[in-house]
Amino acid sequence: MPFPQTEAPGALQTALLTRGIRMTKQRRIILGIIETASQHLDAAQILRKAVRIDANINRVTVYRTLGLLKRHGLVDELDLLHVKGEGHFYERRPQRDHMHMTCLRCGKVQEFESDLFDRVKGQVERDCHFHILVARFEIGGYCSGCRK
Amino acid sequence: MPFPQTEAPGALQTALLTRGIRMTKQRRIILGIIETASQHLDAAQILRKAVRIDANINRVTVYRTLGLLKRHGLVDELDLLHVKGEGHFYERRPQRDHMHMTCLRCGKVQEFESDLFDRVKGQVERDCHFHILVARFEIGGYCSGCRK
DNA sequence: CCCTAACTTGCAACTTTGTTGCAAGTGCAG
DNA sequence: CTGCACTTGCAACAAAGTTGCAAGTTAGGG
Repeated sequence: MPFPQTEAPGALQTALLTRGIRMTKQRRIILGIIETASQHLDAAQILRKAVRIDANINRVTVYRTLGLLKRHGLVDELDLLHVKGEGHFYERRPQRDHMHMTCLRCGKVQEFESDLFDRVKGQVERDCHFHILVARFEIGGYCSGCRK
Repeated sequence: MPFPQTEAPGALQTALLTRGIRMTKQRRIILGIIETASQHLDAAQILRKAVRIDANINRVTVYRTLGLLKRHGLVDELDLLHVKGEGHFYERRPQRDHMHMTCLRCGKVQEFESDLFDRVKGQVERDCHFHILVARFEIGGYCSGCRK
């Protein structure tokens, strides 16, 4: 489950408006769904939730809005090691990067922040002269419940 | 580019035979391509190379062989942050995990091993009681050449 | 408050990537 | 050499995402 977001609700909407991007009924609905999600959603799940709010929202609009958010660095795209299929999952870009651990048996996704993780990124920037814009650390294995 | 493999050529084939898996002409060709690749290949690239060796090799066989190798933990599947499209890239599972840094401008992929990376995994295993089977660390940004 | 240009949407058709059922072919243990 | 389980190729399918275009909507300037 994503970490609780500390910013005010509507932060994604605000971020887009600040960038001079036009706000529409459809976008407001999709942004709201992403902001209030209690778990990582894929495009199909976002569409299903959106349709319950406004039956006319189209699949294409969901993809286009996700593309917009990605281009602006406002969401991260995960694949969670394809444990649940070929699609992608989305989460608001967090203040601080974290890892995702997906259980290969039960499918549960845990998140984990770590200073060591931040330090690896620092090392890559320094030692490889690489300017990091996105860092995705995805782990698969057995969670504490399934491991026994 | 993948790290040079220190094992003898044919190691993938040997690994499958040891597991009692039947060897076919098609599998030998596909394994050879993966073993001698100088960069990460996706399914379509593997198929193209395979067809040059034996014109009858089928797309489906490539996917099934990749699935077999994945199930046996002999290759890792990467998406390199989808900088080059929606597909997946494959590499022989290395002795030691490494990160992949994909340049968002020129598309070049660098690899990097790090003690800190190994230590993060140790931390996850201990602190989260999570038994790691796969760890994928993918970074996107600008490489030293494109950064200036 | 209204006009208008620029942007956004929905639709349908399409592309790409990967999967499946099945008949025919093949590897390999005995 | 033989048999049978395993593998292949084919064709059809499925899932995920993209594109062109006509119609609809947003928001800034007058």
